Amino acid sequence: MRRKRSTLADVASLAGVSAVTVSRALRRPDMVSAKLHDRIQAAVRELAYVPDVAASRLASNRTHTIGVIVSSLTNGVFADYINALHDNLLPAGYQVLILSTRYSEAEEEKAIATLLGQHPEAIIIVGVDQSEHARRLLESSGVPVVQTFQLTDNPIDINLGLDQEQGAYEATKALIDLGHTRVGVIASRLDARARARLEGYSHAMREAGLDDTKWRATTPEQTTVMAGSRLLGDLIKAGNQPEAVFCCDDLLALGVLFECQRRGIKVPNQMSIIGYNNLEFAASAEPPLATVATPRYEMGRMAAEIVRKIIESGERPPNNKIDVGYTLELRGSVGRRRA
Amino acid sequence: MRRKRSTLADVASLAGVSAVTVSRALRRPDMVSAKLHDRIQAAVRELAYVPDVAASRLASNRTHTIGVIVSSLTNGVFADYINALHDNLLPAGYQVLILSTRYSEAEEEKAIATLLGQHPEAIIIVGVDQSEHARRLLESSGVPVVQTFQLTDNPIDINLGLDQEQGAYEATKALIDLGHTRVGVIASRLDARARARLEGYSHAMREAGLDDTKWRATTPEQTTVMAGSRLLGDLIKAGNQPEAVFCCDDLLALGVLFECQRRGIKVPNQMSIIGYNNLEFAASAEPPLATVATPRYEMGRMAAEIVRKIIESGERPPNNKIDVGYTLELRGSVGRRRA
DNA sequence: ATAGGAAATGACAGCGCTGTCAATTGGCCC
DNA sequence: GGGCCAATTGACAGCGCTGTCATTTCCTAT
Repeated sequence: MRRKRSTLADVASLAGVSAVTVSRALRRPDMVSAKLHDRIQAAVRELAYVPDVAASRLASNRTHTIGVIVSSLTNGVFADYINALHDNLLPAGYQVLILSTRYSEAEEEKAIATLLGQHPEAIIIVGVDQSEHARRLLESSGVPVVQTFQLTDNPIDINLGLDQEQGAYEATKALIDLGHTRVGVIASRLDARARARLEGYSHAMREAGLDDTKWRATTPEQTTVMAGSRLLGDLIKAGNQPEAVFCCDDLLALGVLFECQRRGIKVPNQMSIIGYNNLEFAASAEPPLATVATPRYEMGRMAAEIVRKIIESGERPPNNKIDVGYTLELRGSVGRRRA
Repeated sequence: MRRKRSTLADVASLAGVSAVTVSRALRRPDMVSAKLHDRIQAAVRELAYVPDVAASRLASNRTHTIGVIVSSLTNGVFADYINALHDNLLPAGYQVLILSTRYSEAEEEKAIATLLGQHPEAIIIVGVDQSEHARRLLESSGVPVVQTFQLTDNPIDINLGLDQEQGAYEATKALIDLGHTRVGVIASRLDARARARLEGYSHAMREAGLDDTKWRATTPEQTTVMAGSRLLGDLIKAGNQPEAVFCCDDLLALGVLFECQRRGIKVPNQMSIIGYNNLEFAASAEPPLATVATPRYEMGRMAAEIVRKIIESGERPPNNKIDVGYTLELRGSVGRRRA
């Protein structure tokens, strides 16, 4: 059981061939006779041989690894995105190495350094606000980098995202256009995306001549349903009960919905709610939660396609800043203002 | 920008020392004079040097990597667990390499092979029902393996989990004890854990002399809120409207809650709902969702501790089968039968 | 039957780093 | 001021694999 792992040489001697031949049989079966191939496969199975990627990487200078850095593995927002990356990279023979920054700049720098030590052939990273040091690491790595989820005029390499602020602006404006003036905002975590959305809210409010500071409840804590409930409570306790709320995430919106039910506030008659991201549950809620749908799966698919093209043919997208857009989904949780 | 990555030797020549010294300065700063250390650090920063783990692994035969295999990265069930692993392994200097099987046996075998190629120092894997081939790979790797989430009498190495069937049994029995006889069950995905829970339901029903097949709605599709809503619809459409439902996951329970609201079925007066896992939103729902709370963070923490002990001191837990238990949380979504 | 060439296989070096042991330096005591 | 030991630094080999080129084998066409 605790026997030493077998190596190429072990397989080779069991199959009665040279190590190079085994290596070829495994990587390019067409270069080896069928008979030998079978014999080698048998030896591989018998020894439960698994190639050592470290040695392979060192000899070939290829890792077949794509590094992915996300802000959180807990947050459902990144689930579709990661799935898309898996769906489009694994079948093409790439390994996907996922690291989480847990919304910390320090952890992000560490994650990038860790990743670079693995010699990924490309890096796909959430966000555009990396620290100076992180940027330098990425730039000097010489590896293609795709920054996602947000847009920036100053990408490290390639940028694929959406205008988070604009999405929030439109959501808030939709509430205002429905006649609401006491429009609140709820945000948590306060990472770059959340801050951009707060900006969008403020923009829409000020544009309509409304106070953008009066109905605001935020917390640096992580985004949870409970936080949504509590933040609505905070707003109401402060004597500023809104008639509509823009939530910077669907989880918060769900928390707000439950809190309204608890307090007997009718949605949407007495309270309109709109969230962000179009997480799976939003459409299934009762009433269905309005939201700003972000094309996360599509963004992951495109990122995968871009890095594959660059790696496999050196072909770069014509434009290094790609806007994947968003869709405002107005559902049952929002309604026109009642007298 | 596309310049070649720098190596130890580059750093060494810039700092005017030998490569070995640089290696030591980075790994064991105490073995190098302070002055040199500073000079080397400066060179490292200047060149944006990042050590090559492949070369390091080859030379030292250590990877500082713990392999983690989960069934899904989308499912919130694994989020706390992964967080616990991160919290307890990253600070100790380990890298955590997470792979997802996406509930597929074939992908699980591939993930295990991929992982072994990385020479992890231990493997933590969800579930106890690996295929024969997968078991062989794991056993012959000679690496400590911790199987989690479920219990088995025949572990590969170490087993840390809970009796999924028993949890479901107790949940169902709680509903029966509240006077309900038309007790339904809703399950999705139908992976090993879901099947164990269905078993637990059947056990409780049969024990009470009730039909365990009449109020059953399942789907092989993935676990979503929408699936919960639809499955409740299926039950009712079949003319078997239950008065209580045990859901094999909280997401399904949430879907059932929303569907009840949509259909005007009062919870808990006309319908008791109990879920599984105690996901974050369960306690915040209105009414709060009863559930079988599984100690996922604690399970991750313990798994991390076990592998660290084995790696660092060779010390194995006294028992290779550890039951972490569960807690039945009866909340507002369940109530006694009304006339 | 044999030359000629394609297909299949092998030999060898080296990827970047670290374990091991050897060499050098510096500090301290008498 | 010389000798001794500890602290610091260096030289060298080799981890397991693959790129490259050399060699052998096997056909095919004459």
